[in-house]
Amino acid sequence: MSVVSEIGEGEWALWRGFLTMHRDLMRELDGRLQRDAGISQADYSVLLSLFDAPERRLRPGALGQALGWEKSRLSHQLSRMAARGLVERAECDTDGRGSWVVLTREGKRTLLHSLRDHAASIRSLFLDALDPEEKQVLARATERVAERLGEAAQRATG
Amino acid sequence: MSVVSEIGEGEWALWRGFLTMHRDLMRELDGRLQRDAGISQADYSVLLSLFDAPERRLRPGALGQALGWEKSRLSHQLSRMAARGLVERAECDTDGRGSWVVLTREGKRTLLHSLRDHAASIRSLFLDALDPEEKQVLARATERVAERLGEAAQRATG
DNA sequence: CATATTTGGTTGACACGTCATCTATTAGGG
DNA sequence: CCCTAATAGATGACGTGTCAACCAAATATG
Repeated sequence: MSVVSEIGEGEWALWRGFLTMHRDLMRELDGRLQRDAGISQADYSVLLSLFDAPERRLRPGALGQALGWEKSRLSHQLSRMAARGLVERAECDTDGRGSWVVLTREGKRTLLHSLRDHAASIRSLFLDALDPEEKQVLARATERVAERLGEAAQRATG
Repeated sequence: MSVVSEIGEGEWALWRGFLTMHRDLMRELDGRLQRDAGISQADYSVLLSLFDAPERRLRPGALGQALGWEKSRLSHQLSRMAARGLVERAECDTDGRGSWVVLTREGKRTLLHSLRDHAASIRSLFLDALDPEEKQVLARATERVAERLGEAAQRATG
């Protein structure tokens, strides 16, 4: 792509390929989930986290932590999901400003309906495309990049 | 993450790590671009494509093709960018229903301002985190996944 | 104890992406 | 040539993500 002389042809292709692959993969996964269960990946991950939690409920803070989401994003997401009846907000006895997010019966039903299909999609489109060695390298690579990001964040904050 | 028994612990971690890495990487890149030049990655890629085109102009169709975007997304994006003065729409003489997207002086200025910084970010956060072997494996892995996606799309269409 | 700070969370504005729908033009087939 | 179909693109509605501002309860500090 010509202009960016500091990044070689191969590296540039790698970067473009990485972006494209991720985007297309997410598109496909989102599309399937939407068709099969009428939910997004975001919905799915929230439902799954709640399902795995004791009593099917979590504090927004903990949920955001688990998902790596900003609190504002989570709040919006929960509002939308609550409007669709997938989750409920409940008051928190031990902390007056806090609240609970509770999985509804409908939310549980929806999750269980999509669980196997979604996992199968992840397997067939992503995991099964990689041989064991590639998986290992990829895992290490993602870790390395994550480290870089951590360092960058550190420098920005500290 | 317990429930999904069909996906093993390690594979699940790989998947989660991949998602997290991509998300955090994009967040950081977007944030830097926004701070440095006041544009998003989407803006950036449009500007770059136009800059590399003959006469700094492209038909929306060709641009969408190059970026792998849907026409609707591109149209919205161009409207926003036009409102900010980064691009202009012009009529097309040879095809009455078509149009041109032209890079403005301001758009060019903005792109040039961000070019080196953005490339440097991609290098330091992503490319430099990977050794040559990892790059090679990653390139092949993305290719494989892309193939799967292609096959899936084929089955869906054909 | 009164006040300042931190924490948990929501809200509004705005950028972004997708889908379905729409218009205008061009191309094709009788 | 007329009518139909395909093409180029724009638009509106809606779900999503981020940032900044905000509110209220809780904690810390003088």
